[in-house]
Amino acid sequence: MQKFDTIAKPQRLTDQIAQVLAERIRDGQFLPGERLPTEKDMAELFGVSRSVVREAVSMLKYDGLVETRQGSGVFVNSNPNTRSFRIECGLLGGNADLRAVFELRSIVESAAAALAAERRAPEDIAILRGHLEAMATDIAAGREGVDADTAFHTAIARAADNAYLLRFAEFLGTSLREAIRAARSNSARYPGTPDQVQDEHRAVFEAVAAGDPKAAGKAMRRHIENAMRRLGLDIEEKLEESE
Amino acid sequence: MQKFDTIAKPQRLTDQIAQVLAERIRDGQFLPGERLPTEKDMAELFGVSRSVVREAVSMLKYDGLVETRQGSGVFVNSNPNTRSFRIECGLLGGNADLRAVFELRSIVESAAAALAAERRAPEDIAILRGHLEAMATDIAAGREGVDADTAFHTAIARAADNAYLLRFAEFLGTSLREAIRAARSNSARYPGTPDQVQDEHRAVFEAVAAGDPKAAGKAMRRHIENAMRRLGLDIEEKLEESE
DNA sequence: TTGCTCCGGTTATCAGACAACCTGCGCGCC
DNA sequence: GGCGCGCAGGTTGTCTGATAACCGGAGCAA
Repeated sequence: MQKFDTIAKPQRLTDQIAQVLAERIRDGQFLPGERLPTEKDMAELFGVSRSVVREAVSMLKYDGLVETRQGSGVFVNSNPNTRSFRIECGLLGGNADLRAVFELRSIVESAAAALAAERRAPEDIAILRGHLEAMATDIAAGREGVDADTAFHTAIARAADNAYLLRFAEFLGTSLREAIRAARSNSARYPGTPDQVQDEHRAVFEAVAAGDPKAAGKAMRRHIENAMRRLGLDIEEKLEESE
Repeated sequence: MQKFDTIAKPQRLTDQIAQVLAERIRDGQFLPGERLPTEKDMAELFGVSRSVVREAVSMLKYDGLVETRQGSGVFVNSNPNTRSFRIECGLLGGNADLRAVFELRSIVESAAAALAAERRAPEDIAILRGHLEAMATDIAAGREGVDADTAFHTAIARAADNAYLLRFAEFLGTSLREAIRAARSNSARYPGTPDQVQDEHRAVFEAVAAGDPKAAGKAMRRHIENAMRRLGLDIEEKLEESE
């Protein structure tokens, strides 16, 4: 519904420097265990004050990418995946990346649907039915219903009764949504048939309501694979390896 | 093999404040969209300088927990799961939490094993065999072989040929390892039978080598469920709800 | 109503200082 | 030579104060 895309705001110095450092570390310009230049040096190199460098380093430290030792320096952490799992939504450039994340989402959400079929409480079924109806209303009114779609997926994950599974499914969902929005900023919003989405949701719902884990998992997997197809991500573009 | 546990170093002021703020936000003491006190006020409240508060806020900002608007203030982000997924390994207190994370790991790694059975390259099989043998050597020498164990799981995820799936599996693995080490700092290191672990690994390997996705997924699921059992996490402690 | 300016408050950035800490070097002692 | 000790320089951690950029609302005029 929004006519204007959110305008890109000028990034703060801190964020820019954090991004540059993170890139250089992931690119291997700074090897694990290696020491970065001193804060003073980096401040001079980047042409900013030490405060800015320190804040940038703080971010990377919180992320587990680097480690600071007072009196000694800033060191690249040896295993860069310890404290947080992150998907650089800006760097989700190629369709290959998007496809990989979609695959992960398919794994997680189909498992969530299967667990939901086993564990759903009575009120979960009512909630799911409510989201289905909300989506139907949206479609009938000509709206896109992406909020209702999101709510349905969240409710499924919630019914699986695993807080971490829920949080991760939501994380993947929002990451993908943003990446897609960034990639094709205006074009191709759910090209095709919202009715089909609704049908797929209903299949998931009925399997969950019936308490059939296998069917629920399969229905969710099919739904997400179809979503990929609708976004044109099903084509194997092995050609682009020449890049 | 190490005789001494790593001693807890006195946390930096920045980290303490970031932790306190994150807790209060997750606990709902600061609601989404709400504005935190000004940096100056927080500095006075915590009895530290503004630099420290700013660095703490930077961390939370990088994590997507808050958002800063120049001239306006620091605001709690409405959906706190956007930029990164993290597991507070310190807060993995109850066994219920550990069980939930293990369940997520079981989902992800069994899917990884299934995909590995489909996609493994010839060299993957050789690599996996190498890790199996390394683990056998470790066991024969009386060592624990947790490194070999980790390497085997990583190699499986790598054979699945999905970079994000690999990174997430590794993330869960290290998080769980650390949480378990923190919980039972010395006791109960793999109580029981390393031979059984080896057998389970071999079952996974053979299914992957044979190209049987279903069997591979099942073997991995069984392996991780057994790992939970070995750690005493299989018991349903529904009693502790009275807390 | 609309647009404009002004002003207090807040974050962003800068500069400089001191404290806490680490590392390596040299010196004395055995 | 080998070993322990202390010192000096360098680095991160924290504090202080100042200035720039920016936001929000009050007040005012057309």
